[in-house]
Amino acid sequence: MARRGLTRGEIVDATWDLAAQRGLAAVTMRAVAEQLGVTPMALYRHVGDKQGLLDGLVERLLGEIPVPDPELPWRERLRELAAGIRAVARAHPDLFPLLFHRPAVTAAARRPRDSVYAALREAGLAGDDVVRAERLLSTFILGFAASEAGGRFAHLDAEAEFGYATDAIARLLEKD
Amino acid sequence: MARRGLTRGEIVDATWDLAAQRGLAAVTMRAVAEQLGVTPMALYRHVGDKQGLLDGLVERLLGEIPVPDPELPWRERLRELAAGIRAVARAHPDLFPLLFHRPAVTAAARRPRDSVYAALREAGLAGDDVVRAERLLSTFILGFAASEAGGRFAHLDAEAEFGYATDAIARLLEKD
DNA sequence: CCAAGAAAGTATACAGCGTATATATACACT
DNA sequence: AGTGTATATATACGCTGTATACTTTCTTGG
Repeated sequence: MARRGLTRGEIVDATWDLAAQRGLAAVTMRAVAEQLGVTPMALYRHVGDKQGLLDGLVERLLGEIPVPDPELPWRERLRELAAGIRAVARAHPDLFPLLFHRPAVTAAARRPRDSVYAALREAGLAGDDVVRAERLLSTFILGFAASEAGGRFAHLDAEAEFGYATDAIARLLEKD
Repeated sequence: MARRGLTRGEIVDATWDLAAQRGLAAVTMRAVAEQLGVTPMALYRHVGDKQGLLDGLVERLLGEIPVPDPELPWRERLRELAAGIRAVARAHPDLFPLLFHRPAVTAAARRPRDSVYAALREAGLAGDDVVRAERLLSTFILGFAASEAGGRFAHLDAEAEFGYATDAIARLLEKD
């Protein structure tokens, strides 16, 4: 039984479902293949290897981040973006740290990043400052979300913590 | 051949060396055991399981962070601490993300944290603000170091990036 | 002083992993 | 209709963490 139209997208979909339901540890070539009714080795043609499978997961993860309505005021947009990222991290706590292992320059990473760029320009930043501020923001929010999802904050009130931090950082943007 | 004085510390030492030389992927129960001239199963009595071994690595990682001289001005102390954390991340890029997976309340995590507390109090903060600011700082620096070590920044000039970010955050501390 | 029990390390084994290699099958095209 | 090529399969290998059962050594109470 060959030639059944297996695609990379289909494979990543199955992987995503598996990870969402049984966790990252349950994501094995064999398990993904079984979910698709296919031999493990069939996946290799489409995703290269296991790392390629995980790359697909990272794309999906970035795709899950909701891009806020451009009509909203920039401050509100940044807040929604940050909240969206945290929500993604909490929904997929074991997948989330994968974001640290891939460069932030893939196509999938562009959508949310461009949204931040636009917001920062409206906030009055220009040139390199936009790029740098975005990196500062994204690095902080990634660290925060990873800490929260990974359990580094233990039983802390992450919500209050987050409010404190974002208020502090927001003050920064007003100065420049 | 029983009873040869194997200790948890000795095991974690060997694990640390192995990870430093051949990477986290090379850290297997078998490899660690071999390095100690011991059967793999001998480790289990002392470290519980593989996760216990990794916990030992996290302790060592935190222990590697140099605590700056208390005589220095607070600003300089924070800068040295941050630089130390980045250096640890770069020296052990694959171990570093493990920090996100353990609560920041272990004994090993206390040394650097207390150092930040002291610096922040000298900077004029008090009460809850000290705790919150520390968390903001440590979250950012962890995210930054993990991004740098994990390759999320790709080929960026991390040094310049870091300078920009720390200057911005330092401005925050002056206001409060 | 020595037997008994606890403690530490060993031996063996198992299920599951990623994936290299070789093979069979079904389609597209001349 | 036949042939080449893309696609999925079959099989197998070395590796992983660790459960279980065993042996050896040290400690300790009569």
